[in-house]
Amino acid sequence: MKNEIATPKEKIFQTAAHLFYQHGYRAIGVDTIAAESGVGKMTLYRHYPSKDDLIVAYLREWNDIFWNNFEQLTKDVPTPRGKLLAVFQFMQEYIKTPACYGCPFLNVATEYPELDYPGHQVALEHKQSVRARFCQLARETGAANPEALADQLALLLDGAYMASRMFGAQSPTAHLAEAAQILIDASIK
Amino acid sequence: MKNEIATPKEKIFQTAAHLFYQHGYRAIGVDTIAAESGVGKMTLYRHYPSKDDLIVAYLREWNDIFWNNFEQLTKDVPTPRGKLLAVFQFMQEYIKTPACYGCPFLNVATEYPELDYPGHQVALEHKQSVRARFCQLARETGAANPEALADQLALLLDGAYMASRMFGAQSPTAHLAEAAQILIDASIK
DNA sequence: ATCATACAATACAGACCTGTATCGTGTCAA
DNA sequence: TTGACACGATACAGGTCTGTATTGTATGAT
Repeated sequence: MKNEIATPKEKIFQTAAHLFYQHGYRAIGVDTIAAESGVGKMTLYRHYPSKDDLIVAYLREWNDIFWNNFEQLTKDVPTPRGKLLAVFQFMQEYIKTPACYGCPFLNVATEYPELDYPGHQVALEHKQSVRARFCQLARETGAANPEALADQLALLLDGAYMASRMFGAQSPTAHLAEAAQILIDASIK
Repeated sequence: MKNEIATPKEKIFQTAAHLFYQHGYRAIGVDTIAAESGVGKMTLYRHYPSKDDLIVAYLREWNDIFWNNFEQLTKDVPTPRGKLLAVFQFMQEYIKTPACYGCPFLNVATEYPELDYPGHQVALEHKQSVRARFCQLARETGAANPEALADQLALLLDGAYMASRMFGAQSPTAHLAEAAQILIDASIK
């Protein structure tokens, strides 16, 4: 660790991350981010040449956190089936958390539907990598059609994220992990 | 039918519906809607006192279309299980259509996350009514836990909508109906 | 014929947006 | 001590947003 106090860049990033996630990308302006993080506007533009760069940086960081969390959750589970279930059990808990505001990648794809928007591109890569990881685990589990199972699990995951955005903390996702288990076991046959 | 030509109000509505659905609510301004539909701006504000009113009107209209379509799809299917499957089979096809830009209700909830925003309220009511209808059909099918099945099917549905918004026409939802069938049959037991 | 009304077009007010320019201050290294 | 530099604060440019005001025209009812 280099320092105990947060650098301006770190303060900008943390503030932006929080505001983007909670309120959306279009609803939050750079003035708000600068003011809320207590730094000058020019300092923000020195570290991030444009708002889109800041959005992309946030999405890349969330992607890293996602995969760190994913490996952390699954590394002590012996079977691939158990790994998949562990992910969905975690998600079922996380969705209920007041800190959950849906999925940053689904959110950015909704707010910027053009496929070539930089943030949308990062989101696409993320979702494709999730599908690939699901597919790998499905294959290891012995699924008859690993791609089909991976797609189905991805549908469940994204549906759960959106339930959180739609309903808030009272989202009806108490049976998410159960649904994942049913689909997995039906695929093994 | 009163008239063959579209009234200004109808032109405004159709244009707004198309633009909101494709590009998002925040991305489209009232100037664009007025210009694109070939009416004056004041005419728009005479029929819809604010942009939010226009958004709400659009969402209510889509809700009506959704339920008309729902009943149309299911009215000739004898069993409740068949009705549920018919809905998901239709959705699987619709998602692939270039005319699909996700779910207007999920989109508005993402762009306006505050639960008390008027458009978000309409979206909440819609999603709750979908869940209620799924639950009714699940009960008629003889599901052990109708609420659980309804929630799981709703997760699939919303996940499929978001796959469309994320991936466009190449969304990986070829196994949506199959997933619904597996969850339904597992629930009947 | 007259008068109310719906309409298109346009200008405008006030707010907000992204991104730049400017100025003064503090810090750290040579 | 001096000079480079990161920083905060603030003003600004140019654009876009929602919503209102204004003006002229056309239509349709009385």
